Amino acid sequence: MPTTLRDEIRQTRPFASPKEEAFLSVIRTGAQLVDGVERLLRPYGLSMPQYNVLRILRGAEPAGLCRNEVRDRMLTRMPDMTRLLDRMEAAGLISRSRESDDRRMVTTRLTKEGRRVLAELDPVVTAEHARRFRGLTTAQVKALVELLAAVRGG
Amino acid sequence: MPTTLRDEIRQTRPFASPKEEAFLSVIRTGAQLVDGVERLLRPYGLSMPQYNVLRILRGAEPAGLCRNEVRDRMLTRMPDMTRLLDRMEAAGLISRSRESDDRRMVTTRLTKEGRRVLAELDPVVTAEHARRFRGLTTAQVKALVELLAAVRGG
DNA sequence: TGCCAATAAGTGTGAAAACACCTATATTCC
DNA sequence: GGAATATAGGTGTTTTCACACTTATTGGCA
Repeated sequence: MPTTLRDEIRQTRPFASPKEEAFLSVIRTGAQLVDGVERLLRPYGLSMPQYNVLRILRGAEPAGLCRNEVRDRMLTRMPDMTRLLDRMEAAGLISRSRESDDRRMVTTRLTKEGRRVLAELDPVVTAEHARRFRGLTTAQVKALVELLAAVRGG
Repeated sequence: MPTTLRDEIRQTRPFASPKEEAFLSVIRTGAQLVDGVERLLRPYGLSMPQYNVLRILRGAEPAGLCRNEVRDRMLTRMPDMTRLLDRMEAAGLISRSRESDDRRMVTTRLTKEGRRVLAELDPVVTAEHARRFRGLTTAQVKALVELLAAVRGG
């Protein structure tokens, strides 16, 4: 059952325009999706950005990626990548080594433990995706993806 | 020109499912919209949550709202409302007073300055909305709102 | 009436984010 | 070859977030 944003945020007046409503809807929905995943990640001591890093690094196996490359692939802007990776390294989820012939670069990779945690989370997160979108048909999900791409492209 | 999420985050492999892609698309688009507005707010020393509070309080004039009511209307979860309001009070944007017959409640209202800043920002933010959604027809914007409502409702 | 749960707000404390600045290595191009 | 520039990564510091805990006031009800 779709809820209107106006009800959810108890807004008494109508939105200034459909664009404003869409703007706020995207932000609120995104925040809600993040909250849902973070609730799942919490038992593992992971934040959403950390989980995002794990997934990015899995997609880049076995070569690994340098810090800036990881940063550029993040879902959200992340200006302090160094210390995010520091924490993940301290937690044993990733490893870093200066091994390239360009000695400025530090290659980041998943550790065995990072891979294990990620594998354990896969079904949980997939189920969360399914739960969130169960009210939409596949065609609707695809339409949503198209519309959001247009927003980002615009 | 709509961009695909896979290109944007340089993902080499296809998404596990349309739902996963939609999930990530909502989050990324939301973050991008927030970043855009925060860039506009920066000259005013405002964060997105602070701006959100200002708008909520304007919608509740002249009665004002208690802390929890503001919190519940926020676009994103905000567990430390007290200190967010502390900062805004220190910045002269809002006022707080314990005035209800229920002496637990503290009523929060816009100050003149808060109203002024908000009015100054209105056209800027409206232009940003227009810019972001210029690639979509009104029908598409409305369809997007509907789809997102279904995601939140599901 | 008086106890107890519920509600509103605030506090203490540590973690994380944000921003500007700094260092080391590579590349360009004269 | 070497100065200037660009790029990769890291550091210092402040602000903000997040969570658990505490205090004050109210309402319910035995």
